[in-house]
Amino acid sequence: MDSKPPKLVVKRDPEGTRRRILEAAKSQFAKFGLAGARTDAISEVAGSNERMLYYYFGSKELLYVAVLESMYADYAQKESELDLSGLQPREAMAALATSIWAHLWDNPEWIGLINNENLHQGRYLKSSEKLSETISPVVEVVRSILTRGADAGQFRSGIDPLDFYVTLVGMGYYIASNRFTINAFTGRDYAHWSDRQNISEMHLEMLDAYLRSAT
Amino acid sequence: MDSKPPKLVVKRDPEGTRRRILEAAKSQFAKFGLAGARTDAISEVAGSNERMLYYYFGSKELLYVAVLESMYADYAQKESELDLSGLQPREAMAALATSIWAHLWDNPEWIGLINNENLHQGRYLKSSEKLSETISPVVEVVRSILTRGADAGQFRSGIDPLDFYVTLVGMGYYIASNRFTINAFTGRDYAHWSDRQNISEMHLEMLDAYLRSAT
Amino acid sequence: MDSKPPKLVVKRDPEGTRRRILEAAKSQFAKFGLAGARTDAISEVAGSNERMLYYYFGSKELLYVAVLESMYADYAQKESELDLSGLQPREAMAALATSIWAHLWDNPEWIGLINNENLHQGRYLKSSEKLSETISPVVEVVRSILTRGADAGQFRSGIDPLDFYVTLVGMGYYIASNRFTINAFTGRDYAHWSDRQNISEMHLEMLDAYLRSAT
Amino acid sequence: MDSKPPKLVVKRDPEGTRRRILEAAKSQFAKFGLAGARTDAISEVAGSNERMLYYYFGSKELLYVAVLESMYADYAQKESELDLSGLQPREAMAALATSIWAHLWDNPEWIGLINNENLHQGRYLKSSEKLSETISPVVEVVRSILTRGADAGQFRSGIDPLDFYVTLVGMGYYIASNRFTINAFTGRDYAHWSDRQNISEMHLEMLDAYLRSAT
DNA sequence: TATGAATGAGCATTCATTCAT
DNA sequence: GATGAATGAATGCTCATTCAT
Repeated sequence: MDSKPPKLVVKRDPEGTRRRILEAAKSQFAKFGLAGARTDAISEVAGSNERMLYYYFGSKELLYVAVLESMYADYAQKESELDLSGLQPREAMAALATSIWAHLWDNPEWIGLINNENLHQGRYLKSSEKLSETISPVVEVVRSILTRGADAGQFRSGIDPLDFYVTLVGMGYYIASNRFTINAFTGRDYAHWSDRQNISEMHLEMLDAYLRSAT
Repeated sequence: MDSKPPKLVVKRDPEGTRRRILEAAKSQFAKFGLAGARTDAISEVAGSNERMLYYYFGSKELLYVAVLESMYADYAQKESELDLSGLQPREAMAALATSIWAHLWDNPEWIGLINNENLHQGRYLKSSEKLSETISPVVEVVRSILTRGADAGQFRSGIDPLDFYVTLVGMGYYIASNRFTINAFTGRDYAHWSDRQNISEMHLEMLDAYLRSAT
Repeated sequence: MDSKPPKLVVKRDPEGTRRRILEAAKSQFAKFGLAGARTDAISEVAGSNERMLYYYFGSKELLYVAVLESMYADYAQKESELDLSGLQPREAMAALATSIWAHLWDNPEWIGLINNENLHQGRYLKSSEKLSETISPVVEVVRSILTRGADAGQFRSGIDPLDFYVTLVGMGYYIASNRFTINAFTGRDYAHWSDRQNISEMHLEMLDAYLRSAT
Repeated sequence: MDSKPPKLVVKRDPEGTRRRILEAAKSQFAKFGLAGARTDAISEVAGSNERMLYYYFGSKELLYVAVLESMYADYAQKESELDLSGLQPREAMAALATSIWAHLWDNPEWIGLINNENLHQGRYLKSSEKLSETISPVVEVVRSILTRGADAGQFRSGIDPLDFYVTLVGMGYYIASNRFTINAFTGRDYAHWSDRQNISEMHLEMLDAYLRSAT
């Protein structure tokens, strides 16, 4: 017999409380921005109270920075899980692009947070010691694919890996981030699967055409 | 006898006041977002007072919509001034792209406002009767160039003009909009002229390689 | 016929509103101190709302400084109204002391504010440009009486006017300021008229005995 | 076998913790008043945590009362240590005054607490059973000196010992308690040793002149 | 048209205090 | 006896907005 049955409602769950506040904040900041997000709304969504927000994070701004840090930690892990070693250069690049673009559509909060941070000119990103020292390892992956392709005579040589990576990301980012204004002004909605498929195919062909073009 | 001497300073400039409030609002909304911008700051920058903001625009949100409308009116005029008729298809497309990208860097407030509007999922854009009916005529310009190029055997055929236009815009938009986060995570700052030149050249070559590639 | 009868409730009264807030603040700060006084209580007592407190004074602390300034302005005026020119030195000094002591009992808020300011080590007094330059003219009055008395052979000479003034004020201040703790520990309540009369008489005799004593 | 190794650091010091909280509270209440002092600051200064404050004292207000009680217990002990039996009446009174005034300057927290309690009109002092029954024995000391002096023909007779004691204390209290406001308004700083010496000498002469004056 | 005065609702943050271990 | 976690009720202050002139 259990004299002490597990409580249905866990009242003490420090790590859980912290995490729930962080998740709620991620969602609210992504939706409303730093100024627009409300601390009471964050606490309520987290199922906690406002006081705990300050207990764990100190202030709204520090919570915002913690959200940015957590977001990038997630992204870094995702990147590290990607294995392109078994693929030929052309397929590898296509797989990388597809994976990144999928991540953007699967994590809509990501774009809200990034746009917000650009609105603030990256000042909170810079204020984080954790983040300001992060350098994305994925650029090295791109460099490696470009080198393999060039050595095999499939790609043109002399391509700057960072420029190429930024271009590749931007193709997917722009249509995800700006889908509402694009829709308002052109009538096209890239949230629709088929429209997104079409333009993504164009993007892949465009990247490939560039890689294979003569200098 | 002067029982009522004339006031020394009587400033009445209705159209000027309205315009100054609109300009100030554009700048503040771009910098701080809809929630973050303050009506008193807007009035002060405009050299007016809060009451006039309400007199002319009714509310903060309506002022925000007026800013969006004004922004697009400017853009539409800019587009209409562009004359590509004398150029060959390849040069025409390059000139169009270059012109659009330049506009983005010359009007940083533009990007702040667009990003903010995407944060709000385009709801204010939709609420404007003026804007929701606007269809950008530039897509027709793109279609025309594509047709001319295909007819001349220089471009592949079957390209969707809207997808191509969106891709072209996105290349410039992404590096302008996200320059702060890109800088934070990669160390590269596309606000620097030479870095921007390099990637823009890559973009032009990429668009061109795609246009000229076989289906 | 009056087509426009005066309104019973005056809604617009800038100077009145400001003054009522200041009066309410004086009372609340005297009773509860700077930390203990509540902005909402002040506004309510003033018959205004919290927003106006900030409109007119900027912050709770600045309001506190304004209260100190106003308090001393009142005191300075009171001092300037005192005319001792027609009295003999001994009577003049007695009249001055009596007048000051009466002021302390007639303005209980005065003592609360002064004690509070001493609790804060005078930092708000120093922060006021108006106050930090005030030098009480009453010391000159004391000096003049002392000189007259010494010249007439009635007073000892060489008395420092400021020390004497401080001593004189302190006699009345201490029993007014500390009447509660004195009462708690000795059972005597100097708020009672007769008890206050007795000790005040002792104080007058003491000052006089000193003035007339040999060096 | 050690299944439960002893904790390396086990700090259990009940009496020490209580005392450190009391000391920290004395300092904080003296500096900031009852409302201005913060429980977390008190705990931190005490090197303990907020919970223990409630464990030992029940509430912030009860802690405040405990501080008052402790303060007076210290004072009472100090008084009881004073031995004036070997001195002549005039010297005895001077020694008593000097001793009391020195205590005020040596214990600045004392004045902060007393002023604060007067701000609250002595309500917490009254709420303490320990304190409300205390009657300072020092008044009996004064009475005894006065009687001795009168019997010896050195002092005038009929002096109320309590009034005299209060006057004597007040002389030192006022310049210590109000040194900041006095400094702000007159420029004199009685924290300076020489200035304090001068006025204290005046005070001693004044008391003596009164004692020796004719009725 | 223009402006100082006024307001209520809401904001981030802090407080003393209590709970669970 | 001691401590980290949790909370509700403020608290000072700001916001967009409106009133009266």
